[in-house]
Amino acid sequence: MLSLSHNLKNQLQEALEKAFPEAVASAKKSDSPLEATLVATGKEEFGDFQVNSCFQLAKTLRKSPRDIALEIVKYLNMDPDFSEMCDPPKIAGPGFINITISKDQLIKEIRSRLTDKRLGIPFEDSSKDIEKLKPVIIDFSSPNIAKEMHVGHLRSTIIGDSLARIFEFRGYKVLRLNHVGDWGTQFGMLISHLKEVAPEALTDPNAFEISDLVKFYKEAKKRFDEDENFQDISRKEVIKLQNKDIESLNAWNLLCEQSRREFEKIYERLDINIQERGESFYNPFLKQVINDLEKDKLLVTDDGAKCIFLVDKDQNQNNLPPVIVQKRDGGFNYATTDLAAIRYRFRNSPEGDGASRLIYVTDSGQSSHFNGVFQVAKRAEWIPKGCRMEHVPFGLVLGEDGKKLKTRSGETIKLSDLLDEAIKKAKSDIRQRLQKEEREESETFIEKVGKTIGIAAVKYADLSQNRTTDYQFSYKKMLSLQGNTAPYLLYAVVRIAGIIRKGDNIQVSLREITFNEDKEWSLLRQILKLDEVIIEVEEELLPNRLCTYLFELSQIFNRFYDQMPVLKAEEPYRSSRLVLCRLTADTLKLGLSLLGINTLERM
RNA sequence: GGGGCUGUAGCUCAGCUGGAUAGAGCGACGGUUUCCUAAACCGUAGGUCGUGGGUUCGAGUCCCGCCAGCCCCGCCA
Repeated sequence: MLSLSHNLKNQLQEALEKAFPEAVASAKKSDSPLEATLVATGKEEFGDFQVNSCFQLAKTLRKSPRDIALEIVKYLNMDPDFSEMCDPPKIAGPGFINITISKDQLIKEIRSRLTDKRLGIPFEDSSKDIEKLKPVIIDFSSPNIAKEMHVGHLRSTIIGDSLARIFEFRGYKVLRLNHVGDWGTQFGMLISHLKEVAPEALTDPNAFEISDLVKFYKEAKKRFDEDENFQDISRKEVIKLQNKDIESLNAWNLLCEQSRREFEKIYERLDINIQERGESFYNPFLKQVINDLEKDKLLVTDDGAKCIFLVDKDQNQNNLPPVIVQKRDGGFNYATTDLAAIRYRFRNSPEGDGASRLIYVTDSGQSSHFNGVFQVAKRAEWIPKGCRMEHVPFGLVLGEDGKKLKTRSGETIKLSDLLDEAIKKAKSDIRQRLQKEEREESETFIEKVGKTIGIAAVKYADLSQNRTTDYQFSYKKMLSLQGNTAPYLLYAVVRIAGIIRKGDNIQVSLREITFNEDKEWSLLRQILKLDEVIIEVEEELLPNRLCTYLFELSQIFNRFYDQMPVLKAEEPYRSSRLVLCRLTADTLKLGLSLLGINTLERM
């Protein structure tokens, strides 16, 4: 109902200006113009929209909110466009104006949805605005080379992918970047260690599995922490790498290649498309970062390290920590890489991506890091006008005990194991149900449905939570058939698919659409809200809002389904209800696809 | 010590940027099936929104203090 509410807003503003011309005119001259705001109602009994502004206006206009409401309503009623769209507005409570879209208008809206594959979601038209042609960069997932993907990468991967899908659907050019950890001291450690204990790993890509590499990594880390001599060797190895020593570089490439293959497996299972561009990509630009910061007089050398001291909002420097961009030993660190990345991403091609918006999907523990880096980038004036960068933080994945999710033995949980487990549990749920219902299904069916539900459950559980808080991971809850879960939503889709299967030769008639039940109108209204929700998610970067919407849609549909026969209804109700079913299914499928979730016809 | 995030029903969480009587789901209790997948639906019970102030017509939402939990804080990413 985006365009509708847009029209309404204009009509409302006009009514306000006609009702109180002097007040509006004088307010316009000052900095605070009088505006009436239109909000969706909290409850259906209040109609579709409510105007809350009469209270605020009461003070400046020196009238009671109800009197102001009366005046505005008077002019709204005189507007023929308004009267065509809406029922006569009602004044309620101490001074709310409740607006209800007329039934004719609602049917008009729903009719236009039937022929619109985008279900009312506007397409951001790139040709109109040159800024919009610039890509949005979403930096997400970002595992480390020579390590397996684990729970820690789950949220970033799922949330980042969903945001990317939403931006893509809206028509933006999106760059999905996998900022993998493929550089730094860790490689010095690992390569030095491998040279000693398993040199074949550095020449033969098939010598070891990724899990072996992880083992070697842990050993290397331990040695590094305990043995000063080994620290020296490792640092020298890093320098060799940086100086492009052939042998070291080959070893490094091999490690990356091996990890890449493992990552790909996970991305394929999760149906995630992402372009690798690791930290090492920015190596050639690091020196320039330092030079330019130096030129801008932002750099301070402190205890041998080159850094920028942060300032608070009043430009004060009270004890705020520095962002270190060059270590005492001359090496660069992650802040340097991130700064180089920011600059590269905003710069126009061919030396950059020419992006308009940078979105970083990482855990909230990195908030202060990004604050610091963003501040430096701003002070260095590396952010073009009209462009923005945002950290999209998310909380930890907790176990059911409320502590950081770990295996029983205290190890980090591998992402592949986590997905296996979800699928395994989904399949066993299906088997139990089939037995209970005495249904026969093929192994292929169980396999496919189990996989779809398992992956959907993991993704949906994560996305349906407001990402800023920690989230409690529970197979039982995410696979549950009741509540705000993937199976519940998938089931709604399946129910509709069932109707459409059985009602062969369904022809959705565009001629007559008629409703006369509350359950029909509620469903119709909910269907029409999709566009607003998508725009909101795009703005707030909160996919859980979309989940809430889809869950509510499923609930409303199930209530409708429970009481409104579709196939057995008389015409024109049969076709009209079929329209609702079809659009509900389309909406659920589109919404879920934007979350990266596949649907089923039967389950 | 400094900074950030969080605190809402027994549990897990929403709460659309300050609006009407604070909402879901789970769990508990009770009900619904000759009918499109009951994997559903309906009803009941359950709240001092951590706490104390403030701002205003109006605060879970904004500001200040305090309490509790988690995370970050100079050469790891």
